[in-house]
Amino acid sequence: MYLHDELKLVKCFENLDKHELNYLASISHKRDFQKGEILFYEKETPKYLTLLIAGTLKVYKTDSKNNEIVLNRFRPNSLIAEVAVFEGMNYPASAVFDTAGSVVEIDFSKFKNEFLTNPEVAFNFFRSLAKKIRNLEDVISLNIVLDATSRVAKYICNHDDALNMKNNELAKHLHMSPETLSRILKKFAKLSFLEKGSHGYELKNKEGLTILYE
Amino acid sequence: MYLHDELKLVKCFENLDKHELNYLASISHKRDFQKGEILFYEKETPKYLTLLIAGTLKVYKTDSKNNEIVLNRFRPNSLIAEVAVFEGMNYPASAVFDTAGSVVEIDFSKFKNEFLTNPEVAFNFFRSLAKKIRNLEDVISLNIVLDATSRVAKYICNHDDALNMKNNELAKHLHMSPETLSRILKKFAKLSFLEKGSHGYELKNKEGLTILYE
DNA sequence: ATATTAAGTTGACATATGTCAAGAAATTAG
DNA sequence: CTAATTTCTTGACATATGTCAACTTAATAT
Repeated sequence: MYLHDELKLVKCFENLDKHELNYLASISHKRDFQKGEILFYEKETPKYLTLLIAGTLKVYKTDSKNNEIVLNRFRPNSLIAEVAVFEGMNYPASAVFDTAGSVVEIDFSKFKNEFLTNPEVAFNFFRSLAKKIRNLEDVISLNIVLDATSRVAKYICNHDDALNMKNNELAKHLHMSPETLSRILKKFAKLSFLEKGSHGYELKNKEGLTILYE
Repeated sequence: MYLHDELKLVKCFENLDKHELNYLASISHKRDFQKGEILFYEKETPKYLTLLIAGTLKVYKTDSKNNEIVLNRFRPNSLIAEVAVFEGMNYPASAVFDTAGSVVEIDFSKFKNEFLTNPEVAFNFFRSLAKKIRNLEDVISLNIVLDATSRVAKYICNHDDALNMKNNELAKHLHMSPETLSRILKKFAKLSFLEKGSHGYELKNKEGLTILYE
């Protein structure tokens, strides 16, 4: 598929006309990545505005004990770290592909002149920024405001896939050790909020869990 | 002072012409607050786009143990919680005046139609959102990524006023107990990074402190 | 089906930080 | 300057969560 056709599929650009899309394609190039490849490291300087068009990208920081703190997992059609590009700062976190994927890298200064003055595009840019703010606020709520038990409760209630994940994976998402998670899940089972089925736990009483974090 | 004159002083609106300012003033009203008064509580629904024009506003969340987590301290000429207004969501945190102050409340839907299509204003709106994202990232770095010691070190290096604050206040900023802070400062004095003067500690070796959090 | 490997669980213990209480130091008031 | 009040410091202890190691269970391969 041609780059301008791929760009057309991106929500942010759906209202651009053919001419604009061609121009956008002319200041962009596509790059493909394998699972596990790094898109950028914290503190590097962004060279382009980056748009994820395929795969899942994990953005994370590493704490003093080498634990990963996942700030975001991006799905396709997301702008990545646009604040850093916009403000001319370095990447505040690192990004790695969770699956194989692709990005489009766009020459930002040209993009800014040509497209950010377009209210449609600007509006979508707002939406993208707003979404990130909400996400960061969630990260803060989850990791600072709540203790481990409430954190697990909230995550299970808000993510249908939580109980299908491997315990290990879920613990990473929740930024706690697998042992702690295991103990909390056991406690929830004892309280009949969960029940241990043949393939992991099943949700039995969402109400009960909700009370724990509200 | 008339409202449109006050609005003119706001960076975001400095390039609006007289006519536009008058219109903006017509869809706005000013409200004054005493120190300690609440501007809004978490989970309330925003009614207006809010612009702080005087005083200091503290935005905070409360954790399960009733500790305050300060997300932001706004100075004049800041848009407040514009994401919540923009996205039609409830306030994600509470806001209280640290000093006496004033805000201008703007009818958002009219503002959006009339001004957000103006590239100048939109650009400043971006800047405001970008600044908030950076701030939230800092909150995360400070509170999740770093341990107490690194947190104190970083805060002292990045905030010249840190050592002039009351220990109590500083501890709140750093989201730790005054006792823990006291112990860490003592440790820094022992390492000769700080020295205890007649009025609290003085910074002696910034380099040394920097190493602790980088 | 059995062997092998990976994942989850459990208990014992370690660690960081919070909590409480008493006393010391500093600030403010009289 | 002394008394009163507030803030700071210190030690003892509490608590949440992490770490390690042994064991159990589940998944996968032969």
